[in-house]
Amino acid sequence: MLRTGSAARKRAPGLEESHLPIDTILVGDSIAHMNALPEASVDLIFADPPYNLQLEEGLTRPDQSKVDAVDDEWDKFESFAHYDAFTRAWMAAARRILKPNGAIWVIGSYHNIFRVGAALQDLGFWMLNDVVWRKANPMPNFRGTRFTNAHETLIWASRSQKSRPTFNYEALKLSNDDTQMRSDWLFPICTGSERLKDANDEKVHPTQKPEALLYRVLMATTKPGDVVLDPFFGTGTTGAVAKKLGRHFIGIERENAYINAALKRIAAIKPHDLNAIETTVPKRSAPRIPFGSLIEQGLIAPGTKLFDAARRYSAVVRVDGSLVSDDKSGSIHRVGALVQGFEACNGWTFWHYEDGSKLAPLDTLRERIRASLDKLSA
Amino acid sequence: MLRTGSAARKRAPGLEESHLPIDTILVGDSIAHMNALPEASVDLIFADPPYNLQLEEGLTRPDQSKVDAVDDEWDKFESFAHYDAFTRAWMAAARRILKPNGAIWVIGSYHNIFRVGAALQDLGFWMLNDVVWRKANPMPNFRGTRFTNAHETLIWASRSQKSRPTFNYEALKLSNDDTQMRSDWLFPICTGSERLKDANDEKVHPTQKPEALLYRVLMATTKPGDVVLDPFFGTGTTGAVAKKLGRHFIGIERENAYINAALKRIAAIKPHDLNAIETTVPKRSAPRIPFGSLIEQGLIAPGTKLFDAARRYSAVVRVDGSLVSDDKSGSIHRVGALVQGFEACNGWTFWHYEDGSKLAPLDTLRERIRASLDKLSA
DNA sequence: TACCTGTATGAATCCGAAA
DNA sequence: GTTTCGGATTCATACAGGT
Repeated sequence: MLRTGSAARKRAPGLEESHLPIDTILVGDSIAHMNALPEASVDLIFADPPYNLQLEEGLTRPDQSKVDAVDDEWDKFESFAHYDAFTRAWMAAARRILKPNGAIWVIGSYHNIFRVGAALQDLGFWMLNDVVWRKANPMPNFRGTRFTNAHETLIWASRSQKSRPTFNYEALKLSNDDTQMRSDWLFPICTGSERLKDANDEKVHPTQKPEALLYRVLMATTKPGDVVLDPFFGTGTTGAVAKKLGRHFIGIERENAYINAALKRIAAIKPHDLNAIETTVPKRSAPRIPFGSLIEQGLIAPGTKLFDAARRYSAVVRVDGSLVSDDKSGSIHRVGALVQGFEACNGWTFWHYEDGSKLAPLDTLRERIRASLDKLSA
Repeated sequence: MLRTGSAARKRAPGLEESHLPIDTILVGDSIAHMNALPEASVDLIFADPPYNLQLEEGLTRPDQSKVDAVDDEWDKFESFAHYDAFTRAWMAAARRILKPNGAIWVIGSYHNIFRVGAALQDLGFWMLNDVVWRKANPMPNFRGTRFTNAHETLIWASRSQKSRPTFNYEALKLSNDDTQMRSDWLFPICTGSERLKDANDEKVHPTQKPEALLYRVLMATTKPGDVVLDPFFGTGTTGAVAKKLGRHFIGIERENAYINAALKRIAAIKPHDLNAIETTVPKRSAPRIPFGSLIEQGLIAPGTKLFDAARRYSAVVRVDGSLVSDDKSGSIHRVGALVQGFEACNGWTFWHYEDGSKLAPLDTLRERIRASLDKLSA
């Protein structure tokens, strides 16, 4: 029988050695609470620790609106050394309470994930995979100075090299069109009705994770009835998904605003019928192939001359994937539009390359890349 | 004039302070060769260091004793410590030879990338992005115990926080169907005719990187004529792509088999045509046109009334090129910001003049001046 | 209803040339 | 070196309100 009642709040860490504070949120410091739990008692730990973002000044969008940055006190650290000490302290506590075959997930960004990963290795955890959460809709880079920061990294590690952690390989493969689940996952960020809002219609937590992400983590690496501990519980995504999936959770959180939101949220969750527990299948969409890939992959050489079907217009390809036609330059679409005096143009079908004596649209090369990708991944 | 001759081999690290061993492969130890190069002389470093924590030749204890084969945890820490020492040693040497605005790329997998990233931060490099190379055709996980290891991680970091590294934002954007390039890149692994084979038809190097990956790295973060150093040159993918793109390379490699393959490979490369190597110029580097010139050249008359696109705000042009709106006055940018209550504003795109019955942004007049300047200089 | 348009917003280490 | 200030810079969604 599974117990997945609604979450309760516990103030005192006191508990009998044989009992875990199942399906509750412990209020206060993560390390103190973990130290009070019995050794080797937890199946999985999911941790979303502070990222130690080091933001300088305020950031505005091109329309001059202000970006609501993560400026909370809990994300401020004096130095890398302080962050490392914090990291190693909570990880050591986490490792003690993990069962011998237990495992841990930690999520982070480039600000902290390298320190997190090195600490895991140093403490004796055994790395199983790093997993990339590709964001379908990330915030763009507003100043045009870097690549769009479009992913976060998760590390999955077992308690030790000798651990035999849970991995539901078959279930994942079934849910993934009968191909092995890869280490790159695509999910949208948490928005819309899933995002918890307060009475002022403002987000309760600055970094709420999408349930789909936790769904895959728990589906992949826990069994029904397992105990999942989240030492940085926030608004309780881990607890919500655990309850849905018939897993037990233990949350630890300091901020009352987050705890209150989490309690209400989890109480409203109705566990899935266990027979119905299936992974949502994100349908693979045809990969977008930008024109630059054709050059990078050697299908079009820089310097190649392109024509429209009637050879009325021509343009030359440059190394960076831009076209030049007289004084006009830009993307294949932009230059196609400019030479015709149109607002827009599909460069893939407009521009042609010389294939022997005939002209062939660029689109045939794009199709070739798509076909090879399909063949390779099949 | 760009020099992109074929690669030569140099045995002796000796060189005059003012000369770099451009477009050559230095034979021997990376750290020794880098230490022999002049300080602040290299624009970019691309490093694909050894991943495996199994101790290699050269990874011995300071007393030159060999570390035993690894099995227990104590030894593991020992080997991590050696890998860290090796990593920090080559990185410190790399940092010294980087120009102040120089940058570094390092590629790795979960075995080493977390240690690499932490070392970069500790040595004062400033992280710009972590980038994920998603492999279109990764090796499957044969035992079904983990997620398919379908990506590798690259870190892009500048020499220091103050550095202003090269980033060809516009070129990347237009080659990517006019949207920002993201931090997740999709490429096939290096196979087929690109993969170097020896006389026995066996691969020359176990981890040869695809040229497409280097193509994007160099297109994104170097300028034509830049010097790119690769301290773990292998079979010379970095050099091959650098030569194609009109960049200079310096390779360092110990293994003769790799060097011979790289020399032959690079000699066969034909650089792209110089015109094709030119990349799109960012708007930032276009000649600055002060608003006053529009008045001087009679394109805007003093007393002209300007509006925002929605005609919510208006202002009048004065003879000195300032604007007045009620009690506010100043540059087109300043007044644009003031009337909207913003910190900043681009007056060129915000303010419009009446062109017949329609409104047109001031920017169209600036474009007209720029076009006439181009014609004069052509 | 369906469609269109405008607005809001998300873990962000987000400017650079000229003076 | 520092300071000033011109002016460049965004993508995918969700939702509200109007046609």
